[in-house]
Amino acid sequence: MERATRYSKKREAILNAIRATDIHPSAEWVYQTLKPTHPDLSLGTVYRNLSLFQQQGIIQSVGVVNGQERFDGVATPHSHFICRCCGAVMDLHRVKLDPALDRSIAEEYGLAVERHELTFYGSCQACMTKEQSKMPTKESICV
Amino acid sequence: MERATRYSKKREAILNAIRATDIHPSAEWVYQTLKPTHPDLSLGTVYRNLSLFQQQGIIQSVGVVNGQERFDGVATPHSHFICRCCGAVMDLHRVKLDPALDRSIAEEYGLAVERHELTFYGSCQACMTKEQSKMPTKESICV
DNA sequence: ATGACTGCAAAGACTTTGCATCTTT
DNA sequence: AAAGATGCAAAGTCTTTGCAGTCAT
Repeated sequence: MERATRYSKKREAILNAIRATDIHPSAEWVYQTLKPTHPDLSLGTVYRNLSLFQQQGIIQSVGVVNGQERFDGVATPHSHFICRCCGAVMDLHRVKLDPALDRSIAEEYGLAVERHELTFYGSCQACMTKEQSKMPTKESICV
Repeated sequence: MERATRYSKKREAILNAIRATDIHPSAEWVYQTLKPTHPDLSLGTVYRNLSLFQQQGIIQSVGVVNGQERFDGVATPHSHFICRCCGAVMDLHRVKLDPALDRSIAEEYGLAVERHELTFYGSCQACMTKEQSKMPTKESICV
């Protein structure tokens, strides 16, 4: 029993918003971004559609950063960098993932492996310079 | 200004609990596990100490699985497998991570890379067999 | 018309935090 | 005694959900 999916202006706008950016937005960001053009948009609708898109496999979750789930409009496998300072998420398209790795792990461990993810953590350039010019008064938010 | 850290029976118990298991527990699991032996333990204390251990670098977060943050008592880099069906997190010690990768990414993208993580997603053995023997009445929780 | 989609607001789930009290040093 | 650590419960965040009204087919 597949549930039918109808057209919806809001849904289209939400998907476009995610695809139009590379910041790997949160639900809240999508909501705030669309609010000016869609004043009657509801946050619940954003969550419901993000969830739907994920099920359809047309977007993917990058994980939870600082308490908020972040999404990627590009569903094909690629690596990410996450800044522990400002929470920025960026694509590392030049880092290739080996699709064959899934199969070899599956065989080695007896698991059903669907996909894998390679994520790097550190400080982005903006936060690096920010750190240097900062006087050491308070402890930084960066770990 | 470093803040001093004193000994505490609860803290010790919490760290031991994490180190004694390989299930990559959540705060709630630690709390429930220690409750019998430490009836006056508070969930807040568990959270506070997990946070402290992370800052000290003696445990690491494996990320948020089904809404709960999961921790790893082993802080040295290694790969993980996460079951999308039951949420199980397991170590893949045989999958080696290349420490040199951090530096090469740092140079290539101009970032300060501290570490990276390789995570596989799929179904664990228990969930695989569970799926097969299940009649297709209700949709499965597994995606 | 029917079934999907949405807004709204309430409810849920997880985590953080303020404050008085108890511990460690 | 001083500074940490904890219990308790309230508050905070983010996300999910029930329901009545709206929209697409």
